Amino acid sequence: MSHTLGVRQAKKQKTRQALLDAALGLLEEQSLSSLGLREVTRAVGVAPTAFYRHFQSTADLGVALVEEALGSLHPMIAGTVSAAGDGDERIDRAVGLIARHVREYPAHIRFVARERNGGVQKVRAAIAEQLARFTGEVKAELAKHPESAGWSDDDLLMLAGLYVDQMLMTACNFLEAPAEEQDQVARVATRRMRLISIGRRHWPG
Amino acid sequence: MSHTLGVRQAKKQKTRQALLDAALGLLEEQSLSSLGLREVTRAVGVAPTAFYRHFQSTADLGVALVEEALGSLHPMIAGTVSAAGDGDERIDRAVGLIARHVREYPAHIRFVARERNGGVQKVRAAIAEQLARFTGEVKAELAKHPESAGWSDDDLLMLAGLYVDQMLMTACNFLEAPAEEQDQVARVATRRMRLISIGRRHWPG
DNA sequence: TGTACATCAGTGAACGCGCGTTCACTGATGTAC
DNA sequence: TGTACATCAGTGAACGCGCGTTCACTGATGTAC
Repeated sequence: MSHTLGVRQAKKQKTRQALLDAALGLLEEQSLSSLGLREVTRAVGVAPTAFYRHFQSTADLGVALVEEALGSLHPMIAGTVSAAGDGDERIDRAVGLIARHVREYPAHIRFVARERNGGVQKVRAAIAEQLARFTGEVKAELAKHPESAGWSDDDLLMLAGLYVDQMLMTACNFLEAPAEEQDQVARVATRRMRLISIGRRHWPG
Repeated sequence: MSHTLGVRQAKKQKTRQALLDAALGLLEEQSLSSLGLREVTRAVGVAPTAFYRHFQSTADLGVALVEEALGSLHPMIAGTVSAAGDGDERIDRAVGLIARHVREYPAHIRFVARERNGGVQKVRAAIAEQLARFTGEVKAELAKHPESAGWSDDDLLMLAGLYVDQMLMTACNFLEAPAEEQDQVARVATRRMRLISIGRRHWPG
């Protein structure tokens, strides 16, 4: 049986992941710019100095969290856009996927929503870069639809951005709403998407 | 000559405003949950303890900033929606108004965008409340348009929310874009609004 | 108007505390022979 | 396989620093007569 990582490397990865998980938990109730290195190590149960074996600073840890969080978002967005079927059916499915993702990774969504406009420049930049990548992929997916015949690249990118922003905002609304209002959020999100989809069908007016 | 405020009250107001202004300045580069009381008083040039004569905490100051920031946003949104003229003309005018507002109150916009999902619960709640109020007003304005004939209250509210979110996002994009890309932002925002407006015209499909 | 007392915005010293960072260290894991 | 040395993830003490908050205070402004 072959293994790619030595025991030492494996242990290090484990500690690193524990730091990321602890930080994500702490970030449910505060923002990255006020997250202390000692808070994180205390939550994990290691010495404060151990932190430096993995990250230069909490901002650096934040950037790593961006990779993790948007990595999990990726399949969701892809699934949302490429979902087969008629328009309205596709929209229902997309909203359902978003709701499920929020239930599965609430902390990831909260982190991205919070730090997208947060106080840490490097993290903002990392999120913007990842979202731009997503928007590009959504655009490529939209281009395959028959409804996109005759659309310019610019217009497709505009539409893709509108969808991505809408998804993130919907995810955020699911997150903030109490259990009994989840349906309400889903219904409003569905109608927003439907209106956009109607606009798309009649574009450019 | 009559005056409503004594000298003492007037001076107190002045200090309070100085604290708010200094905080807003400091918040361009960090978020509220990491803003220190001493930072603010140092920037104003008063003793740290003077802070307590005006606010219980920085979170409390944040809530006061919400009132100020969204107070300035109010006329912008009203102007944006009620702008007279044909659809496309109205959209151009709305985007222009947003661009102007961002140039005039960049720190207000940044603050609202950042703290809308920020780490301070009381401030998030204050922003949500104000934005809900705005959405209600936009809805009332939309209801006056002839295009809204036959629309249900729920659908009008959905559309109003879409517009408000779009305005805030556009403002945020203006803020982040360098001078030479402002036009690009304006063009994308215009097309997004146009697409939504087309969807509105053909609603419910 | 003048006087005597009350109010209260802002002061400045002091406090205990947790922060980020440094440093020399330990001991388990990895490597070379 | 066994031995001798190198690596390096995590330790723990120590540091200087700025934080939020307390307290008794000062002196300009307000009020009552």
